[in-house]
Amino acid sequence: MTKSAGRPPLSETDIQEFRARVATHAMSIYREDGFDAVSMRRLSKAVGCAPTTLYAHFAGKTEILMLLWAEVLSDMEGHVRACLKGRTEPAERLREAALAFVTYWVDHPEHFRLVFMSNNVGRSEVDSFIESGNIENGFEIFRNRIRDLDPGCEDANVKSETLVAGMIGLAMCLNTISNYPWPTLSQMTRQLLSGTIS
Amino acid sequence: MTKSAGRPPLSETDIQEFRARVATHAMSIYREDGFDAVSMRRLSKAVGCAPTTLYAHFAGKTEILMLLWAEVLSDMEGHVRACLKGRTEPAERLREAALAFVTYWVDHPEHFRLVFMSNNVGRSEVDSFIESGNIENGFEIFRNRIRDLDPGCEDANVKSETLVAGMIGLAMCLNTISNYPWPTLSQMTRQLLSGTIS
DNA sequence: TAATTAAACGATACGCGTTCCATAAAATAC
DNA sequence: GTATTTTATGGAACGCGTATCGTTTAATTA
Repeated sequence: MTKSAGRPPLSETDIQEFRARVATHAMSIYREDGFDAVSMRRLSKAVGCAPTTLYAHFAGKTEILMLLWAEVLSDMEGHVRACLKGRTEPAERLREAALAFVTYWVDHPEHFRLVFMSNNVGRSEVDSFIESGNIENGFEIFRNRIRDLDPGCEDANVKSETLVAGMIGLAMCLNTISNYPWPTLSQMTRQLLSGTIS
Repeated sequence: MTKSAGRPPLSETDIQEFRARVATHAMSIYREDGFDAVSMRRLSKAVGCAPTTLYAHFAGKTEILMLLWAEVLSDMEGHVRACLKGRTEPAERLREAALAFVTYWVDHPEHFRLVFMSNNVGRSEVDSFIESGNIENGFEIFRNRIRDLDPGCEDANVKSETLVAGMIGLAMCLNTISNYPWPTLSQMTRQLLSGTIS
């Protein structure tokens, strides 16, 4: 590891700092003018660099949008947890959590689109996000509710993962096929849970 | 309604014909070079008109992509129906249909993306697609399986719509978060059905 | 044939995501 | 102090979806 000639690479701190600055500006543009407004050109202007420079620090736009996922997901998680406050009956807690989850995405279609419909999500990017633990956490809320309900449950994993995927499907359908005469949100959530809550 | 001077509007036949020609070329480009290759410029070149002319016949690219939905959906339906051949036991038929549905979308991620992740789908476009009956048909396959299983079922609607939405969610998750250690496809499908098949 | 109306077109423009290549900057080596 | 090397940055360009013009072509009636 001898020091070689040439301009030294950015320090880890500098890189972190830059990425953080990009994240901040991306979020503020998103909040201010919505999903479509977050463009590489506008973002670079806000950050104070050339559009191409962003590509030296991120694989592409998707990787930048992923910086916003964490924000949205923690907002959603807060919403779900708030709905659990004061409730103690396990079945009711699971039902309310599920309802809150779906309701959140239906009430915030822009957020849904940001997280679940960002096109061109490359495998590697999602992988890194998985490894960061964010997704694991999302499942855990529901896995824990299921375990509360049935402490000896053997297939809590299958149940929670299927539940979450199913709820995402509900939100997706309600968002994208919004004029179809769907049953009510609570009817569908209840039905989705009927295999878990006996 | 008196006939006025001037060139008459295109006949309904001509319009239909043009739209069909666009659909044909769009599908062939899609088959040949994939989703991203279907661009307005390239498509117009294939059709033999100016790019702007397409906008005289379609609200935008999304409305053109929707022409492809029908093709993909009927392909999917064929796949599901093929899996039902020779099976008579109602519960098994429902389970196999569901498994075939999810399997189709997992095996054809490009098709999934085309149908479920085309961005910027305007309400009106989707509405017209709904009215064309395509979506209704999609649900009916499963509604009928559920009715076969339980002829007196009161909430077959809730069950089938929730099932379809849930399966779409499964496919979506498996497609976009492909490196997460999901349970097997058949485990999740079975779990999703556990509220319907007692 | 002239007038009228609708359809198609070409040109042009905007902002988009992304890529390529040249240039600027910052360090070591001589 | 200059040359060399390595890295960071940015300008120009490509094709994209889409919108806005005026202009041309076609089909009809007066």
